[in-house]
Amino acid sequence: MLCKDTVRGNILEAARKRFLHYGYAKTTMAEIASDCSMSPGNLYRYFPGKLDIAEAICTEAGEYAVARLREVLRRPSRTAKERLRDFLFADMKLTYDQLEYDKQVFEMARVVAQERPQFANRILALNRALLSEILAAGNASSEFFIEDVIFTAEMLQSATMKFRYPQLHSKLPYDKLERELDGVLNLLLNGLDDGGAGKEQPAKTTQQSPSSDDLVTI
Amino acid sequence: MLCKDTVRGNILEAARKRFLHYGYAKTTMAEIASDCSMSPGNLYRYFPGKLDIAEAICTEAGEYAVARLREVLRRPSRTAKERLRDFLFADMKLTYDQLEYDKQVFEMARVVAQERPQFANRILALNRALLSEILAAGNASSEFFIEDVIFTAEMLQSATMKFRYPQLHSKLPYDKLERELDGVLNLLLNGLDDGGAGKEQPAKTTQQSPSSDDLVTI
DNA sequence: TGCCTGAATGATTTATTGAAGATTCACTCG
DNA sequence: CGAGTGAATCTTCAATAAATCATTCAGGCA
Repeated sequence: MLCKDTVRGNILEAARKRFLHYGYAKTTMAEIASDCSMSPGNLYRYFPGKLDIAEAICTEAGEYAVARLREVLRRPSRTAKERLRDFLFADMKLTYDQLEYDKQVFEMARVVAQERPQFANRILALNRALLSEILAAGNASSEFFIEDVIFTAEMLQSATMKFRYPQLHSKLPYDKLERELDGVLNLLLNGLDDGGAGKEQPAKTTQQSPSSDDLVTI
Repeated sequence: MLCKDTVRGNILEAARKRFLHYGYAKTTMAEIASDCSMSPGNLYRYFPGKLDIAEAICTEAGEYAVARLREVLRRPSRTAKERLRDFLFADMKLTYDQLEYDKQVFEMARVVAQERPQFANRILALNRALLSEILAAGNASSEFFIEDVIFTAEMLQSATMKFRYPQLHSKLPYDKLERELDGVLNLLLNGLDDGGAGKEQPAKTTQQSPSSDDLVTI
């Protein structure tokens, strides 16, 4: 959160309130300006445009989320695998809740991601850095023997992309998403040789849901 | 391909030509009917509506693709892992080319998938059956020890969803997609213990592309 | 009776246009 | 000057009208 003292921070705060309450499209620059007791024109001294305000807000939110995830990393976890698992589940829950929470957040995220493709990439990169940390720690403790940590983090991210912005990819309810992430993770961690969807993992293995009705509805 | 002798097959053939040439939206029922030398009304004796014609065409195409993939399964491959790899790469290439080929195919697929969510699921299920076959064969040859083949196939499909309808998920060029599928597969096959993105796999490991600029643009 | 027609109907798409809103800029104030 | 204004402009949105098209159905023809 940027401080409310600066003009810029003030604008962001006013805009966030409006965007979250009324939605991005339904908020006008005039309203934001009015909330800040200034004229519309003056907003442009601080931001190139409306979209940039939204992007700044989303970036803040993204960095906040990464900070929250970093806490998960600090939790004393037994193994690197478990840490990885905790991390990915936390990540999924964080974004799922965030986007499910209300439609306005979803709208803003969608618009920004659409109009500013690089934005999503920046957030993904932050996230990937955390993944790399976990892998490196696993290497250090001799649990993993990963040559290219960066590359492997990319691949993990790729395979779990579905679970990162769940609402963008499918219409699965949260419990099915959990089941799927669990299964995919077992595969990623142990490989097929090891019996596939893990027999050793007593952790989250909630393998009830009979069959997947995966909807690709975009 | 259904035969051109039947009225139904005739309609499908005419519609396919129009849809592929002018696009789904730009094709009218009157035009299809005219191509078949019949009245618009008569089309409805053979199909409930326009969308059903498109769905039938897409189903045919999907079944054809699965048939092509089944050929890959018959190819004498050394190991089950290699067969799995061949299968997934072939699948990605098939759909990528198909959708890249021209915008009209893409439009039709998108409309049908959108309006008939169950359609995509049926195709996915066909595909998953092939995956299960591969896994079962791997079990039979003692290369795998997978308890729940069905479930594991689901998870494999889930982790590789990105590569199944690549254009729907990202804007990556084909070579980047190949690199990513390669990396993800190594992880899925061998797990993290094994050194992550595989050192033993001499096959396709083309690990040049410096870094991923993954665009989530939906 | 079974296959088909084509005008009638109603839904959807496209064009048009007026209003609303994003952005700019010449100017003011301290 | 540097921060800010607010009317002017130019773009985008929304509402309406017009046209097109999917679908239906009362009938025709063999």
